[in-house]
Amino acid sequence: MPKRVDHEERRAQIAEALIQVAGRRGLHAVGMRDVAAEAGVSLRLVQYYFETKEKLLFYGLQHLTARFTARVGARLAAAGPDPGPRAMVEELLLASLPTDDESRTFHLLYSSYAILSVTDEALAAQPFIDNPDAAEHALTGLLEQAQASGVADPDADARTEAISLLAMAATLGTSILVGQRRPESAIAVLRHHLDRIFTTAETPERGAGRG
Amino acid sequence: MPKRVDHEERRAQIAEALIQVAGRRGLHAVGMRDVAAEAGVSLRLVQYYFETKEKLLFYGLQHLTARFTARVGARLAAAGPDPGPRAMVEELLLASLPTDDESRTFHLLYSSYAILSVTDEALAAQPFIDNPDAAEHALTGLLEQAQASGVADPDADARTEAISLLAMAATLGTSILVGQRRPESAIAVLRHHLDRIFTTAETPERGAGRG
DNA sequence: ACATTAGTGGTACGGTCGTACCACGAAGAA
DNA sequence: TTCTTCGTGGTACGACCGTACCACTAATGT
Repeated sequence: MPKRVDHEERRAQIAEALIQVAGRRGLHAVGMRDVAAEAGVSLRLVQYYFETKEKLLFYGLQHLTARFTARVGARLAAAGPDPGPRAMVEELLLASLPTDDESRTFHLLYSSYAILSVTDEALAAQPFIDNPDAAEHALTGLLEQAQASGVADPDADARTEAISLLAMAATLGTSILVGQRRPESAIAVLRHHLDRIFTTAETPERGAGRG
Repeated sequence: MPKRVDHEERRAQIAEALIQVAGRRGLHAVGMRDVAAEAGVSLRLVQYYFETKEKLLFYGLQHLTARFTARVGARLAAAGPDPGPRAMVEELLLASLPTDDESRTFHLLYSSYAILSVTDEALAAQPFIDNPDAAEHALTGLLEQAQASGVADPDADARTEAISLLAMAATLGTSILVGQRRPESAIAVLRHHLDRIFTTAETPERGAGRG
C-alpha cells in the first residue's frame, strides 16, 4: 500500500460511489457503510477523507453538478463548432432530461438535494441556487443572441422564455423519472415551444459555417 | 375516556400531525414518535391506527392530496359561479404555487413523495401518477372549452399547452420553495403564457353571468 | 537507524428508530 | 354480573447509523 495518496482523487472516487448508490437506492437511504462498500474501501476510509456524513453529502453535491456540467459541455462541443442558436438551446434543454442512467441519476439526486435543502438550512446555505440562475442567464443570452441574428421572434421576452423553457424541462424530466411520461413526449413539448420562439428552421449553411 | 372511537377521524387527525411535522422538518426526518407527539397521542396509538410506518406514510399521501384537492376546489368555487375559462385556469395554476403555509407544505411533501417513489417501488405502486394525469386532463378540457368559446387561440394544441402550463407551475413552485424566485415572478411568467393562449381579456359581463 | 506521521483496518459506543410485547381500564354482550 | 374486546399506555428489543477509539503499517524526515 503506497503512501502519500492524492486526497482529491480519493474523495472524487468516494463521491462517485455515493452518487452511484444514492442513484440506485435513493439519497435518503444511503449510509456511510453503503458508500464505503460501493467504493470498495473500508468505512474508516470514508471517515478519513470526509470527517462527517454532512461533508460527504456536500461534496457529493458539488461533484454531481460539476460532473454533469462537464457532460453537458461535452455534448455541446460534440454538436460541432458553432451550431445554430436553436440547436444549442435544444441540446441544452434535452441534455437535462433523464434519458439515460447518468442523466437519470443526476436528475434524481439534484431534485433530492433541492427538496432536502428546503428543510435543511446547512444544505440551503450551500451554493445551490447558483446553478439554476446560471442556466437561466446562459439561456437568456442564447435567446437574445438568436433574436439579434433574426432567427428568433424579436417580440419575445428572452428572459421569460428562458425561465419557462427551463421550468418545463425540469418538470418534464421529473415526470419521466416517475414513469408518467415517455422521453419522446417530453421532447415533443419542448420542441413545440422552440418552434414557437424560433422563427426559422435550422439552416446550417448560412452565416459562418465550418469555414 | 370514551369507547368506540371513529377510526377514520382518528387516522385523519394523526395524518394531519404527520403532514405538519413533515412540513416543518422534512418528510425524511419524521418518525413515529414525532407524529405521536405532534398529534398529542402516545406512540402506541399511532401504531394502533396504522400498524406500520409505511401504511402511515401512504395514508398521509392520500390525505395530503385529498386535502389540497378540496382546497383548490373551494378556491374555484369562491371565484364565483361560472367565471371565465381564463379565470378558472389561472386560479387552478396559481392555487398550486406555494404562496402560504398550506400550499407550501403541500408542494414540499408532494415533491418529497414523488422523489421518494422513484426508488421506492411500494410507493410507486401507490396511485400517484393519477393526480397529475387528472390535472392534465382537466386543464386540457378547460382549454378546449375556451377554444370552443372563442376566447383562446384556436390553433393552439390544448393538450400540449396544458402539459406546459402544469410543468411550468410545478418547477416555478419549487423555485419559490427553495427561495430562488419570488411568487410574483412566478405568477408573471404564468400570466405571460395565459396571455399568449387566451385571446380575449376577462369580460365577466358576457354570457351567462350571475343571472 | 530512529522518530514521526499519513494511511488504513477493525471495532466499539451511544443514540434513535420501527416494532413487539405486556398490562389495564372501560364499554358492550351474555 | 361476568366476559369479551376495543382502546390506550408504557416499555423493551433488535437493528442500524454516525462517530470515536485503538492498533498497525509503511513511507518520510533527520
